[in-house]
Amino acid sequence: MQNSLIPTDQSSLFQKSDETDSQDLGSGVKIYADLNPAQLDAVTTVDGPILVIAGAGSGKTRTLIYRLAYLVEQKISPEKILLLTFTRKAAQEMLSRAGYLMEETCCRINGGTFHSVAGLLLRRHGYHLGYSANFTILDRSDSEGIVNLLKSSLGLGEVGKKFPSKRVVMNILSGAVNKSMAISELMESRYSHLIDHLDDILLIRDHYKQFKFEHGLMDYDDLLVNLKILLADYPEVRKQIAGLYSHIMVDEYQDTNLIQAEIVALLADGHDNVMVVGDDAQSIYSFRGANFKNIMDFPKLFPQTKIVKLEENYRSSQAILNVTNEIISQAEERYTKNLFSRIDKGPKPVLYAARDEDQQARYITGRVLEMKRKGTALNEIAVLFRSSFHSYKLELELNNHHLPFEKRGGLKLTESAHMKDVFSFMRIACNSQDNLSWNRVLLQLDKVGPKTAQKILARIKSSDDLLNGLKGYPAAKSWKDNFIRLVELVEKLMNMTRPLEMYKLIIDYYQPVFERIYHDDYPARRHDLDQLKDILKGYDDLQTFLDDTSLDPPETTINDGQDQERLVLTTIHSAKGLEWDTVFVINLVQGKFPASYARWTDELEEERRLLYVAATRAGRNLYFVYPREILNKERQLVPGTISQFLDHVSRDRLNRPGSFTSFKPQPRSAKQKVAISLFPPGTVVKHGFFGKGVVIDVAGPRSVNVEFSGHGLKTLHLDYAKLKIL
DNA sequence: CCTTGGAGAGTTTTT
DNA sequence: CTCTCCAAGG
Repeated sequence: MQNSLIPTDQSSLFQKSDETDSQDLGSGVKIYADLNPAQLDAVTTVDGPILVIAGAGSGKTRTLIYRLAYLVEQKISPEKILLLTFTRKAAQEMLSRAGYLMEETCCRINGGTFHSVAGLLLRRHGYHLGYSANFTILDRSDSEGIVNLLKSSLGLGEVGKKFPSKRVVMNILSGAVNKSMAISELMESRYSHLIDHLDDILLIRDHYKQFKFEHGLMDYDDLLVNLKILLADYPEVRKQIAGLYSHIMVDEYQDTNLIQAEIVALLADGHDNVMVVGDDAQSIYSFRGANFKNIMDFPKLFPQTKIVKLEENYRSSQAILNVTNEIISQAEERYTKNLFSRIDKGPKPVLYAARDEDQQARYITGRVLEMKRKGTALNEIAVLFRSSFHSYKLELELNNHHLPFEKRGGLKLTESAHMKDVFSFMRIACNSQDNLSWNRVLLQLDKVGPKTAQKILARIKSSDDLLNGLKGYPAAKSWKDNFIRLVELVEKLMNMTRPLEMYKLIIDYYQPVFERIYHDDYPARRHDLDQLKDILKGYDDLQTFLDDTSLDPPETTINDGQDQERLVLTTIHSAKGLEWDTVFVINLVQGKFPASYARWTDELEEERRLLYVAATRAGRNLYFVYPREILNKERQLVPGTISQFLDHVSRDRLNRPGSFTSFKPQPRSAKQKVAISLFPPGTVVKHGFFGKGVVIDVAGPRSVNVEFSGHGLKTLHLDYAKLKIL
């Protein structure tokens, strides 16, 4: 790909490659030919710490892949190489691409996310910390579930008492861990309005820890924290684990947090052969404790660090880079580079002001249809947004035009209640002490509620022989039969190994429960269960399956179209590291992007970097789109303000189609025409929020001014406001 | 003690 | 849409 983009004036490199036939890799690839001098320098530095500052589109992935190949070429055994990436997908992708260079050897390279690698290591060595090998990995909603249980058992959630929601509590607990801060410190700086609850939150924190430990559970943060403790406090274990790897490579280093940086340093203990790659301008995970200063501190951690900068961009046209450079140049703290490109100038990025969100969706759909007609493949196009729900209207519009799309980011398949139900049985089969899952399946029993479940859980915790203990439980007549069926199911599952067979057994039991609990919408949910069955076919081992569902959950959208080309709709976070020929960034309006909750300077700075990441995904065509009118909380149409990050970009760098002149009003249907004549001045109407009011006059073709008693004069858009004529 | 249903509120981004 | 709260009935 990038090969064809390398300008011919790099011919000196080609010559160099001809002279050095020792660089010929197994499959005949000459690495010098494909790399620029900086990339080559990074690739061929085998030993010692090295920091690669890689600007967007500068061939970072390529450099990593070639270095993997180079290391193997230098007779470093592949199983001693560890590749830490940000997502599982990225690791798989890199290893498979490296596979083109060196055939099967790449399969033996160890690769994965920090969390997945930590999970594997802790299954083997966690017993030093008192964990058995079958601990369960909790996802976010599991953690929140435990917090909820604790909240009620500690009497903190009682009616009338105000207490932060489970969500906020977890944000605080997890935030403190990931930012390596004390809870009190974090609360003083970011949650000062909740500071009165500090003691209670500390209490929950202690019980939460205890609960997880007693029941063999680890949340995402525990995976990192426990691995760090293991490496830092158990020298003999550190020696053993660090000895597994002779060379470590870390991708997206700007998105690591302090614990992860410490883990890297501890893993490299004894050899310091670490390469980290990242770009401070693309740090977008500080909400999770990532600190882009990590990248600047790396040379302090490893004093001998060699620094390589990749500044030539092979992805985007110069017209796009002119804009992205300007966006990032406004950043308060900036350590690196102006990217340049030798690709031809290309068309100027477009800034389009849509009338409102509906028209924004129509505009994008129209452009996509047009490009498709001209022969552009749909998978060359992506639509990016700040939050997953921002694409809602666009999804409807695309469906109307039968344009196939794939949505990334947002809700995961495994997060729905019915899926968690099924996982609970499997988790119990793996780890019978998992009381969170027990609680879930017990509550499914008719006539069993929180109190009864708690009593049974106490029995589970205290009995040595779990199954017989349960069988002897004095169950009430009304639910005894179902309870016995549940215990028998668990007993059978515990003696099984094949996930697919377990699934069948579970569904036999769960089906009637499922239809009872979700009686109003179970047909819609059944589809997910069928999908789960297909996913399970790919697994021989239940533990692996459960780990994957927690650490790398499948997206909600289904892959039923197989190889069909589709448009990609994605959050910017999920678009990290990817590229498309054409990129639309939508909803670039104050309050949505930057989001309204970005209040502190550092949060706004991160929003800016997000826009930078989004815009640098584009190769040739870049569209910034925003609605001129948006809905506020009261579902009223109010004027929107263009995103502050774009407002400062020089006008002549953007192409602004005259949104007022080129905007073609939608042909109004007969029904809509009638609607306006339904509200002559003087009409008494009722609004869902404002109550009773009187129409003063017609404000526009689809809007009216209404005077409400108590709320004053409001302009209401008839497409949004639901007005009842009284 | 449990269930049910209705009303009301709060929704970032990811491992 | 999904969680939470509340009240009433079993």
